[in-house]
Amino acid sequence: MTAGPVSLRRADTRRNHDRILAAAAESLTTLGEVSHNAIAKKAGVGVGTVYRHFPTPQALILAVYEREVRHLVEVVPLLLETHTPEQALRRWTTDHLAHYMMTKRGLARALAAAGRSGGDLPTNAYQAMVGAVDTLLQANVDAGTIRADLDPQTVLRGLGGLLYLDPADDWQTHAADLIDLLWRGMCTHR
Amino acid sequence: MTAGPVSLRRADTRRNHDRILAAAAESLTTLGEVSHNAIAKKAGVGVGTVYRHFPTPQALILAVYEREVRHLVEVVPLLLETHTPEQALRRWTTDHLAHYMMTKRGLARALAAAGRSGGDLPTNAYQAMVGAVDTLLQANVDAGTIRADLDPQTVLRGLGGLLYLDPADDWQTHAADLIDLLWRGMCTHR
Amino acid sequence: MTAGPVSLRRADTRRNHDRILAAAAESLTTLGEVSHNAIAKKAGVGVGTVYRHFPTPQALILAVYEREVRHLVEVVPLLLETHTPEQALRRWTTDHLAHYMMTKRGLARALAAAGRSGGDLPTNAYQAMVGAVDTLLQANVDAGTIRADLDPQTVLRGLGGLLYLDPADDWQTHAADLIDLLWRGMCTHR
Amino acid sequence: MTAGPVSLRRADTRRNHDRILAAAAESLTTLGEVSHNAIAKKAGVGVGTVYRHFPTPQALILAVYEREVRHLVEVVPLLLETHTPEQALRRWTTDHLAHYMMTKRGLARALAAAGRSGGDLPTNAYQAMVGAVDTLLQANVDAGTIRADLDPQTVLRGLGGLLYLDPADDWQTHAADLIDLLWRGMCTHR
DNA sequence: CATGAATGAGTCTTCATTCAT
DNA sequence: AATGAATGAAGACTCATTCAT
Repeated sequence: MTAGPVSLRRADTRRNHDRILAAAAESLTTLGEVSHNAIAKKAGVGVGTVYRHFPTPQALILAVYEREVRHLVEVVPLLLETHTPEQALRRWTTDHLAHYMMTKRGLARALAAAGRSGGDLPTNAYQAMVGAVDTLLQANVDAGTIRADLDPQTVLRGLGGLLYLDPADDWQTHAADLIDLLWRGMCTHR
Repeated sequence: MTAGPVSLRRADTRRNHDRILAAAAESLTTLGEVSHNAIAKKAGVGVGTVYRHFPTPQALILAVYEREVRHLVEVVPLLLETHTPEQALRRWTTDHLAHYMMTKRGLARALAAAGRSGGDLPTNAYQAMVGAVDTLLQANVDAGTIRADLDPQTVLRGLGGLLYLDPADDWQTHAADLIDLLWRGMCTHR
Repeated sequence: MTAGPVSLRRADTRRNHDRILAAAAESLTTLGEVSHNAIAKKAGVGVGTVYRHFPTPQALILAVYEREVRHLVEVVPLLLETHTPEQALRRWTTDHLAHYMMTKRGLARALAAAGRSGGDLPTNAYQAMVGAVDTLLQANVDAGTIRADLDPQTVLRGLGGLLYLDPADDWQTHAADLIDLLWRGMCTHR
Repeated sequence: MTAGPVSLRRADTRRNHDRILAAAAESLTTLGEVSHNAIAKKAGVGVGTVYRHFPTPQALILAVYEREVRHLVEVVPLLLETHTPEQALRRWTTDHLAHYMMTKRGLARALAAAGRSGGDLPTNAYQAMVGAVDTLLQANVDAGTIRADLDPQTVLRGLGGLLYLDPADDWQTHAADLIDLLWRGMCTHR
């Protein structure tokens, strides 16, 4: 009833929320699926708690994706501040897209359904991704490095190949090779 | 001990095999998963029969993929006979790859794991795909339409984006756009 | 995080455990086999609950046997306090061994494999039985009623015949007859 | 239609019968259970053939047991011709009963139910066993080696302990010890 | 708010039996 | 008489969800 205990409770609750989210993210990355039970065990909380925070599997998945996507979107301005437009685009794809999504089958599947009505990646998250790519493309267009008639969605689809990288392999090279192929395709010089 | 006119039986059995395979293919395409029970119902045979023909989910999946992949590989020579190398490559991707794989999440997931040791698309099936792409690339290299230093695996990864097309959308255009982007990247002219 | 009054839950859980055990014991006695499904129904709990408490058939069987064996072992001292050594041995076999094991095919089978490495009656349970017999024999040796060179395992094997009694028959007599035959064999007088 | 082929057919059929029986015997010995399917594979014939020869599991089990029991009964006169009554009894139990039944859980279970109405060892087979024991006992009574008031059923039950021997162990000694204990119990001298 | 035991519908898998050839 | 593929009911097991504490 007093303020103290309540805020502590709040803090506790918040901490649970984060722990669950972290566990879910890992689960989605590793197994490509989320089970309230599994998440609960991994996060060290009761199943009921997971249900309270995220009533449905959907809610769990979305929360994870939103976090991932937010990161990808937020990093764009930083990259553009500290790199040339071309480098910004390359690093975003190799360091962030590839790094965060590579093994994430779960996200892959969600991305696959993106834009679709019943898609499980919410439209706005997908739009956010498209927006991020658009920003990077625009910067390059302004710098004259690539042509101006590129659709960010098309580019994003091309980057989808990153999801097929094998984490066991030396994916760094493979990612770079793929980006390179796409970059050449985007180059303005005829 | 008596052999009896087994050939008729054989024919029946064979027909069952095919029906099951067809059902499994559709199931894999639609739902991205195979359940012996569901397949049995769809194929109009008993569960036991499905288990007899394909003891494990793996066996079922592999059988389906091999069929799909075989088609993709076999069509390449035909395309090269009747089209220019460039058209052959474009049509192969838009008409066959996109058409057969687009909505096939199951294959997508398998392709994702390809090349990996524990991947569920058998290495030789993956190799067959790479081989098909290689043949198409080679024909183009010989025709002088694209660079000679392209790794078919990289190109195949780039085509992976086809799997993100939305069947509800006008994917034809989207596919063509993606191929176009890649084609520009492959073009020999610097 | 809050612990809450868990003790009540515990009591409930404990009760379930016991109910399941009882049902399993009866099932093992009656049918000589345990099915999680059948046990669940008999115990009035969900299947999942049975699986939670005893993940495997093995676990179920062992739990039952341990209970039975414990009883047989614990009753020995009581019998020796209130009866002559000879009567104690006779009653143990007729009243307890015969009564508890007679129809228990499951235990019979387990006993058959006893001492064997892969036996399903755990070695220590078997040892406990041997120990019980040994105690009874020792008391009689001390009383001079039987010879001193008897191996309790041999005697236990002889008592194995109790398992062949037919509950429908007047097994009381048959049991007594068998014990009598064995007792004569154990008697010290030449 | 001609005599020749028919007799060949007959011979074939007979051979199948024997093969199935042999397979069933081994299966019963090893696993303690008979499955028409398993027997068919082991015997190298079709399932249908096994069903033709032995329509029910019962029929299969009985056929096996009858063979085993017949052997045990038939060997008695031979033993009595070539050994003293005491030796005949000892050898019958150690060499034949123990040897043929020891590991045979299937038979053990059947024997356990013997005499009972629903027992799976047919009454006459059980009676045959009792008869065999009776013959051996009678010979010994006549020779004055054992008491005259022994019930062969009681003795047979005592021998049931043979079924608990561990084939991995040195059961020879254990069997001899058990027989010895029983023999002492049967001895006439008080 | 948190807990985690309980639930039982749903799914997977086996295997005894049939029957067309 | 022999064959063995087909069948599908029966049984084993999982796991998403609830709810009493």
